Amino acid sequence: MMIKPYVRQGEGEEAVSPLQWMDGDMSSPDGDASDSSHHYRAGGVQQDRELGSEDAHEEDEEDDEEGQEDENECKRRGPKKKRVTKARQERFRVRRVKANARERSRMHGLNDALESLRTIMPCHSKTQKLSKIETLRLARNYICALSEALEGGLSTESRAFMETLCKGLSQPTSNLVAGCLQLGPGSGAVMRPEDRHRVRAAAAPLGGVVSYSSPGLPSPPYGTFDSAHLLHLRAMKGGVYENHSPNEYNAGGVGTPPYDGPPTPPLSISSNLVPKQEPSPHYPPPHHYSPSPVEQGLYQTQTGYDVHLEGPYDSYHPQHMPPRQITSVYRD
DNA sequence: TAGGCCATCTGGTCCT
DNA sequence: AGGACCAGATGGCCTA
Repeated sequence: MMIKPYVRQGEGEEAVSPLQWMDGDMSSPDGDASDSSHHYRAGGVQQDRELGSEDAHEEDEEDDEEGQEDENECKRRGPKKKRVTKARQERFRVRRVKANARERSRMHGLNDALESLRTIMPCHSKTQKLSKIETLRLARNYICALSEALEGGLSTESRAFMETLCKGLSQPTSNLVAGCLQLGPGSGAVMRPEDRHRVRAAAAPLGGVVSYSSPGLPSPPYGTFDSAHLLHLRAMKGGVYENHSPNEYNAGGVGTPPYDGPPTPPLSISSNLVPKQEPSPHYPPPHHYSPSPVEQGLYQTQTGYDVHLEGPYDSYHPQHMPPRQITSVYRD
């Protein structure tokens, strides 16, 4: 079964309401409409429920009795049930179809807005699309991190900046962020240039101190980096959480965030790295001998970032080798 | 194969 | 009455 392609409203096929199926011979729609037959099934169940109270009950008697009074019904107590005429059923069907189209359009608009949000994320990637929830979380973290950069002089190249960005994110997303920000001094791919410009411009009139020449990140223990743990320590010491509103983190006097998402697992830089098959333009292959990309320490993240790792590598026994350290990150 | 993510349909509620 | 918004339900796709 093929899933119905993402069809914009007005771009193609007309949505078919479950009612159209129900109105028919109860056979699932064929042709294009069968692509989402599960929806008809799902809708059909709900449609039974919907019509069950009055419409479906009276469906049998509606046609010939339209306009006539049922004596038995007159004697019934309670509000008089509306008769289900074909016209009424048709009105309902049309209303439902229109409502479905509106809802689709609304969700498409929501998705468009989400997509535009994705594009301004600090680690926007064409190859690894952030999920909706991760996009929202990262956006929230990004705003917090930039606010801290403006207010407190937090370096955008500092570990704290990355910790703030990674707060509450899933491991793949944390790896994505790490792949973009995991740099030492002089690496040059920490922050999007336009964002640097924005921060600088915003900080200038405020007298904000925005440092881009921080000592840089200490070489992380390659493979594991428990940002959640560090964040927690910072919070206990009055770290990054101080900038947040009291009711956000201190509700109930606990001092811990009400929701940090799932516990951030240890950040594994390596888990998101795959051997880079093609030589990076930044690393033209030597003419004589060309060691494998892995041997060269070249990896490509799923986000399109090229990572260079420093240290020896034994392709036959990689598990016995000491962890190599990320020395530079390039973007394709 | 389980779980995450997603698109879609649907009925309820609120508002104009 | 009709539209916007929301949450629940459902099933397909993808990946670890």
